[in-house]
Amino acid sequence: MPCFTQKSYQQRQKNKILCQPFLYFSNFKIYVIISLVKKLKIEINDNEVILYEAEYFNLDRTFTCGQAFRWVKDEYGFWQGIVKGKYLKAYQEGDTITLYTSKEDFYSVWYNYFDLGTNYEEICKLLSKDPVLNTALNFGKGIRVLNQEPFEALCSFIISQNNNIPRITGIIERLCENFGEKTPFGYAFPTPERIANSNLEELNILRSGFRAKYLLDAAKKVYSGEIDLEKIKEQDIDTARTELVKIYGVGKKVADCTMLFSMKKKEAFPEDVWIKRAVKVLFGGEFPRELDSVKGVAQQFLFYYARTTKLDI
DNA sequence: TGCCAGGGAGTGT
DNA sequence: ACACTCCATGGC
Repeated sequence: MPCFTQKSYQQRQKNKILCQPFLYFSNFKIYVIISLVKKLKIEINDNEVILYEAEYFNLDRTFTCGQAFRWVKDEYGFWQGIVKGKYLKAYQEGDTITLYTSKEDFYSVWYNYFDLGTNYEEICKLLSKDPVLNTALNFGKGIRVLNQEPFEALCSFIISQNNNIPRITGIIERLCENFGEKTPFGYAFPTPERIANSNLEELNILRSGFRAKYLLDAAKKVYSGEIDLEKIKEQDIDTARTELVKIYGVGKKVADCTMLFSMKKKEAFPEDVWIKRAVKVLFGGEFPRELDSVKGVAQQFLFYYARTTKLDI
């Protein structure tokens, strides 16, 4: 049985705050609409943050739907991972998620990482107007599109090309163990500098095949500043894509994955074999245009649905 | 054994 | 624009 820190009910109530992520929109209409939907309740304690009524946040699906490769679940059901050198342990029971983290790290790292400022109920309600998407949304309910570190996402999806998920995970694990900084809880993802200062021979240990030269070029271009991921993050999607594909081995698919999973670009729509199949089989070849602004979110639900069911229902 | 896996580069039409 | 091959490696 997982052992939670015991806190009194009164203390929990005292610390409880309501999260109002859309309050900064001055537009009255938007605020009213958002106010009608259920808000995520966030409780801040000394060494843990608890999310209540997290109906649109499922840890298992979010971590296993194919967007991130480094989270592991231990035998007690605790998810563990390292982002920006910060370690997190997380546990979910029903609609309640406990993040074992300080308040400072929660707001500086995890709030953005888990995309808690975005209202998924709104997005999902919009997407579910399409009957096909509605099926995929129910199937993968609770998936959130993470905001990972851009360099990690870039490398992860370079490694992903023409590859399968178990092997992608293995290569990334070896990348971290051999080139990442050791922390008391595991290895951090390597810096661009560390990889840029390696060579193809040293990268052999990854057993990443033809992708090693792509990784090396990505690291060198990021380390030298020729590719500025933070700047690209602020650019519009077409400008950003044009920059990213300058990296050897990065095409539209990898560029769009990088933008969707680490740059908050929810209009990015990575088309892999599964999505191509899904769009062909389920939509007759074209994805609904009116959903363009959040089609990246739809993409992740579709990917999870298609890959899990093999589309043979 | 042969085929496939969250693609992309290189070449040719 | 589109078709085709090759690229490393491992699981089935």
